[in-house]
Amino acid sequence: MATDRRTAILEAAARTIARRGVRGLRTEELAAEAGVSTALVYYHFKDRAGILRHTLEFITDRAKRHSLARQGSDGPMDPRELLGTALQLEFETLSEMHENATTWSELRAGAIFEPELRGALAAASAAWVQHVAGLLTLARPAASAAERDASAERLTALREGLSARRLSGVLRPDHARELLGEAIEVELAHLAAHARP
Amino acid sequence: MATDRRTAILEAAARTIARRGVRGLRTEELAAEAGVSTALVYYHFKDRAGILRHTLEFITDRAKRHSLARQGSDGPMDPRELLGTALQLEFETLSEMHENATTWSELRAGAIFEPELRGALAAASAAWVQHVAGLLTLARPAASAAERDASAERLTALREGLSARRLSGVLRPDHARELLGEAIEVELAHLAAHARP
DNA sequence: GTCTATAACGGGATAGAC
DNA sequence: GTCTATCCCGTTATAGAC
Repeated sequence: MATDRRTAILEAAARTIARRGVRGLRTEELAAEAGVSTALVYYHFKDRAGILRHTLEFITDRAKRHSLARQGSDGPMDPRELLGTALQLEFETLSEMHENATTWSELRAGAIFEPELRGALAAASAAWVQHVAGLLTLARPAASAAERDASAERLTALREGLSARRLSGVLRPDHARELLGEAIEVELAHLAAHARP
Repeated sequence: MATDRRTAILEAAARTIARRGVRGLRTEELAAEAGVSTALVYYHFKDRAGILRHTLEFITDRAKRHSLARQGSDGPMDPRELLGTALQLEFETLSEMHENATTWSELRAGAIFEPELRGALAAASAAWVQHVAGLLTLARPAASAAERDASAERLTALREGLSARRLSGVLRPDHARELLGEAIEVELAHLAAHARP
């Protein structure tokens, strides 16, 4: 995979951002990681902001592929299990997903002051909320769509909050995972209690 | 207030970080905002990391003061209301709290790659969790302490996740507020359902 | 404690050859 | 498309006077 240089640069960008952060991303280091010259990076991505924007798209796609692959591989799963794996994928030791989480968190923080990142960020967020809302529909078909959407927003936002704490060393991974698992149960109970007659 | 230069620099740092982010913080701009020379900034805080570390402590103290002042001013309040105000303070238009939220979010993101910030960050996080757990004790005295602690961790982490989304323009403030309000209700219901006999 | 002036450097970005 | 070489600007941090 990644025979073409352009993809190699994007993969290297995700790795480098995960290791050094957006602020710590040096074009030279990125180029070295990808095994190309700095000039080629600028040839493909115009400038620093372009690198960041395309990396955000790249990791979003990659995370989606992982999530779908997981869903398909182990045969049909219980909706509750699907929710757990979808939301907790990034807490796994699998390095690519850890990379994704770090890069994601960094780019989100970066978007506060770099408005050109916001479009991609909003789209990616909406996709995740929708995905989780879909799984909630499988688990709680009797609940109202509005309630499920709200639950999906809370669960995905909570995941991001827990992820930030874990990445900054405030929370241990297993505890983050546990809290998120409980949150899924709490939200499922909430939706069951408010199901339409 | 802030007759001494040192405090003036810290206030200016919070304002400047809120406007430009940690990444966008320039010593020169910070000094201008505080009305002092760049050399004085370095005299008081040694280096860039020192500025960040002391600013983190400064805004943590300031947020705590605001929260306590709010609790005391309007007479005794319902625990549920106290929870709402404690967690939602930062979503208010009050500029100082908006400053706090932005700076907080920025420093949290920065701590991932600047380990010297982690100590202050962990302490501040723990203080918030404890504060919310205390309010939950007032509201749900029959629940187990462990369950209340877990709820407090989820609520504070959710607040941080929602705050990050809001700051990056993905979520409107009133919607963030609404989701957090519902989360408080959901957690209170959960604690009521699992109360000790 | 506080200033002015400046050293020192990192790193983004490009020119031009192949 | 890809490289080598380099320009040049912004930023951190300090020296030294008051």
